[in-house]
Amino acid sequence: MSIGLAGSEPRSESLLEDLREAILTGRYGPGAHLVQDDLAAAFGVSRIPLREALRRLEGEGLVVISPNRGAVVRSLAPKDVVDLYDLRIALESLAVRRAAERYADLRGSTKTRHAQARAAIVTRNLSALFRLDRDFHADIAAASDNNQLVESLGALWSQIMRMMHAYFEAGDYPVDTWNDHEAIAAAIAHGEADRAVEKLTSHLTGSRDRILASLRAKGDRS
Amino acid sequence: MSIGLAGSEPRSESLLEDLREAILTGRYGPGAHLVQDDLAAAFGVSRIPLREALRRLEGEGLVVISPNRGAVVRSLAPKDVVDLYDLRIALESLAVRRAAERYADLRGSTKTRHAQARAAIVTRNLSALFRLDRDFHADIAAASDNNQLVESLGALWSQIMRMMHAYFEAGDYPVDTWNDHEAIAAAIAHGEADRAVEKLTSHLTGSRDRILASLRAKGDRS
DNA sequence: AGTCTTCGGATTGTATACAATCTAATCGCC
DNA sequence: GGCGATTAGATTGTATACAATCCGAAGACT
Repeated sequence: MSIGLAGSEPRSESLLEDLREAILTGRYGPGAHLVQDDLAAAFGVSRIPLREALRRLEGEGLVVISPNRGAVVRSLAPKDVVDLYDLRIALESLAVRRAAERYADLRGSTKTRHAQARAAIVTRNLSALFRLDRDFHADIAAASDNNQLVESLGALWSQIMRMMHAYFEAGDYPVDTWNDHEAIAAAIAHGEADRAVEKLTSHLTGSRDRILASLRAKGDRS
Repeated sequence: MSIGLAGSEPRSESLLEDLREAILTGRYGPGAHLVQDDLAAAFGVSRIPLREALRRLEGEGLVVISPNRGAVVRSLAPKDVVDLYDLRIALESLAVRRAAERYADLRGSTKTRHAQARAAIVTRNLSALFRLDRDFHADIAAASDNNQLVESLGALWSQIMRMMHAYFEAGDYPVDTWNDHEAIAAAIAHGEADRAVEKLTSHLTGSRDRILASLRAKGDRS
C-alpha cells in the first residue's frame, strides 16, 4: 500500500525516506558499503539526488561519508549502545520534565498505542512495534515545547531504531514496556516531574541492560 | 594566512567550511535567502557541490531547505535562545560529569586559552573570542569519551556560535567567563563531578540571562 | 475596483557526461 | 620468491544542460 506520489514533491524526498527505512531496518546493515551507481539504479534515480540523500543521512548519523571513498552504513559497537543510552537518558529526562511542567496529557494516545503494540507482538511485527515505541517517545519530545530538543532526539532515535533492528530478537522485547509508558504518561499528566523522570530513567536503564545482556550472550555464543 | 589547499581534498570540503563560517559569523544572517546560482558564483563552484554543502548545513540546523523553494538561514527567535540553553545545560552537564569521572585534566589548555582570550578582548576580536570559548567546551565534550554526545554538542555549538554573533556586542561578553572555565576545569581534574556540574550550570545560566537581558534591552529600544 | 487567469522570468530539481581519485592486480626488479 | 612501481577498472566529484516548479505582475472578466 504505497502512497501515490504527492505530486509536487521532489523525487529526492521519497528517496530519502526509502533509503532511511532500508538502513533503519537493517537491509543495509552496519558497515555496508553504499555504492552510488548501484543505489541509484536500485531506486531508479540518477546519482545527483542520491548523493543529496546520502548527505542528509550523514547529518542524521546513519552513514559515514569519506571523501573519494564513498558512504558506509555507520558501525554500531556495544560501546555505542552504552553511549547512546547515556545520551538518551539525559535528553529524554529533560523532555519528560518539561512535558510534566506543562501538564501534557498523553494518556489517551499511549493507551491506544499500547493496544496496537499488543497486536504487533502477536503478529511478530517487530518493525511496527519499534515504530510505536518511537512514536510514544516522540510525543513526549513534542510535548516539551523545545524544538531544539525535538531535533536532537529525532537524530538520536534514528540510531536507536537501527540499534533495535540490529540487536533485538523477537523474545528480547520487554513485555512491560507499555506499562512503563503508561506510568510515565500518568506522572506527566499529573505534573509530577521528578516522579516522571524517575520512572523514565528506570525504564531506560532496564531496556539498556536487557540489550547489553543479549549482546553479551551473543558474544559468548560466537 | 589561509592554509593552502590540502591537495587531495575535494572542493566541497573547503566550500562547506567557508559557507558555515559565513553563516556563523552572520554574513548571511537569520532569514537570508540563499540563492544557489549566486552562492555558486560567489564561491567559484557549480551548483552541485554547493547543494551538497547546503544539505550538510541543513543537517547541522543552520539552514532550512524547503522543496522547490530553496534554502534560508534559520531564524533565531528569543525562544530559541532559551531552548538552546536548556538543551545545552542538559548535554554539557552530562559531558562534565563523565569528564570528571575520568579525571580529565584540561587545566593546562584552559589556562593557555584564558591568556589568548584576554588578548582577543583587547583587540576586540569577537570571533576569536567565541572560538576560544567553543574550543574549551569542545574539549570537555571530547573528554567525556562519548562520541554520540560529541556529535550532538557539535551541532548545538553551531547554533550557539550563530547566536553569539547575532546577539552579543563587544561589551556584552562576561569578563569572568574564563575564571568560570578554570574553576570547572579544576573540579573536573579533581574528579568532583557534582561540583563541576554545579559550576557549569551557574556559568551557563548566567551567560543565558545576560543574553536575554541584552535582548530585552534591544527589544525595548526598538 | 476587485478577483481570477495567464504568462514570463527566476529558481530549483535532475539527468548526462566527463574529470579526478582510489583500489587492486600485474609487471618488473632486486 | 618478495617488494615496490605501474596501469586498468571501478568509483566518486563536478560542470553543463535542460526540465519542472514557483512567484509575481499584467491582463481579462464580472
